Amino acid sequence: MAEMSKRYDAAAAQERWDSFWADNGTFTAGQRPDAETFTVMIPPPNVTSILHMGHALNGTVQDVLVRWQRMLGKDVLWLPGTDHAGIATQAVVEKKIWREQKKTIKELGREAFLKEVWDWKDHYGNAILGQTRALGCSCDWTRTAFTMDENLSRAVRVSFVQLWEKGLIYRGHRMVNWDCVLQSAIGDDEIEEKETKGHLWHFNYPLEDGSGNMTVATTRPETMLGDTAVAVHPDDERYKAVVGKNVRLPLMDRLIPIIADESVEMEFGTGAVKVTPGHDFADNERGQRHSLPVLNIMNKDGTLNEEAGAYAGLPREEARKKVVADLDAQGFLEKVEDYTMRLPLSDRSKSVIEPLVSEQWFVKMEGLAAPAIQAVKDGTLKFVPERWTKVYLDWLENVRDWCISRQLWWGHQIPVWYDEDGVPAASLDDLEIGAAHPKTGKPIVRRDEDVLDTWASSWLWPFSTLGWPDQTDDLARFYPTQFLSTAREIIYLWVARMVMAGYEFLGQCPFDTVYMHATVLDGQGRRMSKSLGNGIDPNEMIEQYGADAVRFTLALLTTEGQDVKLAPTKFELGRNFMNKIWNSARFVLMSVPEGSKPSDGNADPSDDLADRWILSRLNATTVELTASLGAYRYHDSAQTIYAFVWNDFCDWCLEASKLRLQAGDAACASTLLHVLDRIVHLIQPFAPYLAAELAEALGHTEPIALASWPDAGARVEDAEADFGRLQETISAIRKIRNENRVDDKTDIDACIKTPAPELLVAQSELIQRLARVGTFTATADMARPGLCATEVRGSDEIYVPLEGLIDIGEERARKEKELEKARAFAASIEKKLGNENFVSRAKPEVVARERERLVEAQEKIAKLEQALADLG
RNA sequence: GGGCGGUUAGCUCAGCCCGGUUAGAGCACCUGCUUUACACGCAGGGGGUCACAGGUUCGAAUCCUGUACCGCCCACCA
Repeated sequence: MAEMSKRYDAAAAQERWDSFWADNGTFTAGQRPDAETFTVMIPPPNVTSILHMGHALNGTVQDVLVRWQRMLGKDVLWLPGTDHAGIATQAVVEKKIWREQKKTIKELGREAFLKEVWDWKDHYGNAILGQTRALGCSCDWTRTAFTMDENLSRAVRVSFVQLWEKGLIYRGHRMVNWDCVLQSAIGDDEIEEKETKGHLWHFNYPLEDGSGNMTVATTRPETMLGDTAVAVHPDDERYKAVVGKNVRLPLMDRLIPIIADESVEMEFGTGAVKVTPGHDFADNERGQRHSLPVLNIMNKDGTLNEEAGAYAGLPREEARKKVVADLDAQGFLEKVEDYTMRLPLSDRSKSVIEPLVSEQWFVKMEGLAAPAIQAVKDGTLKFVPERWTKVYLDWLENVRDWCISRQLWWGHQIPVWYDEDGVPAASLDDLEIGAAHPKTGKPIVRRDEDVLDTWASSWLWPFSTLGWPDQTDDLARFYPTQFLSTAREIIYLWVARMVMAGYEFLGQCPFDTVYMHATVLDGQGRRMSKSLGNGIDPNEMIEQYGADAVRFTLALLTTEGQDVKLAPTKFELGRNFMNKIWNSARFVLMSVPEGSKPSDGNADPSDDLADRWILSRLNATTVELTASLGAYRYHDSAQTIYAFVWNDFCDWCLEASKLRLQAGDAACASTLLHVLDRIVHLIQPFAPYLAAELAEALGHTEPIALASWPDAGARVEDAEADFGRLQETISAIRKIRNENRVDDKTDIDACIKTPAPELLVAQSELIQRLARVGTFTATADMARPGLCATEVRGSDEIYVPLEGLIDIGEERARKEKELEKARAFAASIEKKLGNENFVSRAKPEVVARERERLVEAQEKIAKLEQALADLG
């Protein structure tokens, strides 16, 4: 084989294997027609920009699982793709056009604008898929999807028409979040709330009968122009007498009623609230309960309309000033307080959201929610970690109708046409202008200009990507999927809706398990954002540390907690580990005799202690790793393999092998090859590039990614116990050398007084090598050989003669400290055992164990006391 | 206002569900090391009254109650 370099060259490995996998279609699904399937749909990233670290983490979470399942023999489909992200993408492209051409999109025109967006989509969509590949994600690239692909668009249209025909889609005047800059309704998810210092104005509305005033408080004075009532709490003694009376609305000179409604907080402000059903969500609901008229005083661009009388035409900010000034001038202003409130801002345009009643399309949700609720209740759908189930249920159980129309250009245009009377019809095929309306027969005059909310395509993702509405082979074979990993922010927006769509259109839950991955934060625990400039670019990290290192590090940091705090230097851990594995392989491959073959492991066990021990540890590791992967415990999985490779294999097994390899021990070579081969299998889900390189070096001709996950044999208890004793002995001798600052060039000897010398005598060569001692002896009646340092390990006493090398004072101090600890420990056990309740109530095996430990501790104390006495 | 998470070594975090070795890891720190795989390394070491207060228990980092602080989510205090 070619000589391996001293360092793992991640970049070279990535380049080789990325194209190898692509060229060979290694991850194309359907190659195991007789096997069980395992399907994962990637949460399609928005084509707004390139991927961030959260995507890299999610990619790792999915790929580790997917690669493991593939090794378990499944026919795996991991389907990649991207989302057109309607409003978000339109907003970024709109900004770009303004920046570069100083044109609004209206000036540019719909067609030219859409061409710009498609260009943007091509660029970022490709970048995203490229990044996903660069991370090593084993997606089926032949099935890559985009939410506005022709077949996915058809799925959207079919789903719309089906819901329409069931009567689940309706057009309504409903209150929506209105973005006055984008001039579109926007979803709840497209809003961010910002703490803002404002004012709370108190106004006096005079009672019609002249008997006094109702004082109301508001943060938005201009809306008073649209007031249609004043509300108080029905139990509020202060106002019981006035409920039912009217007040005269200042400035507008209208009479409006005083109503009683339980939604009013008596303690807040004056306990009386002005009701503006046209411009406030809460007031809108109050208005509905009391059949109040809805007055809309605002145009779509945020200026006031003719309903605002004298204020018509003013932008809302100016109207506010003028209303306050006029009320003040006319003596209606009671007082102004400073007030901090949460102002809703549009994510995209940063303008203040205006609750506005407008005509929109809605989907009735209640019926759709029922099976989605049932799915978690009967265990069809599981959340990991489980606590997110509650979040999901809380939303579904209080679900509101879904406003699905958006006044945008980028997206799926609503498939609704109107006749000359404005009667709508939904249609699978485009209707020509002038064609007959399918219901009324009158000529079609226009198509609805709006597009659908972006989630109206993503909620179909688990099956539209497989060809639905056609009954394709892929759909039959790969739906439903098994696993979804996503961010908790979109439990409602996406996860819940996918479940609803799955039941509605296919009668099946779209996935078994929803895994909520951690949120990636910066080193200080802040969210990564462009404005803070604290993002860590996964591309840069891959370039600097390698994809395997990035993946392994992310897997290790992925615990079930809420967040992952990440600093770039964390990836050193992964890089160092990859390099460690690489070098361990390099050592094995350069050290084993030509023509060595791996052993059969458990089937053909070597009788050497080190071999039996490492096999036992390998088996234990395989069992643990398999269990933690099955439980989606990424941290544990990564930790398990890290500890095995580094501590067991490298620190002990390889070091112990050096002696035997020099002696040309064939069993040793075979064992090392076997263990290394297993490590390559076990690390493959985490570090696919490294695994591919090493598998090749080990002579595999088939891709390791398609190999079988190893079966674990049994543990070998006696080998673990015996080798453990050797490790203790060797560490003890090393400790003596280090503590007494005896350099490596100075020879030391070691002798051990032990009731069971056989093992140590048999392994004395190994002890000599690893502990760097010259003469080594072990007998049952060993006498302390003059002035020496002592370590106690169980029943063994380890003596290292240090005449002339030892600082007796320091050694005494160390032993005294140790003795003190041992005495304290023994005392604590004695106390426990002296407790009648403990002895009678604790489990017998716990009590027995404590008795043993006490004997051990007392033995240790005696030995330490003797050692101290012998130090003189 | 409601809900959820967190508080363990200087730092970042495991462990807690299912109570029982003298609470672990990585980084950082200290000592020593061109040991022929790896300094992205090796050997050894120091460092924690497990946020606080109660309770349950023979026994609590682990279970229960409360408090404080940090973070997230939901909600119609205008």
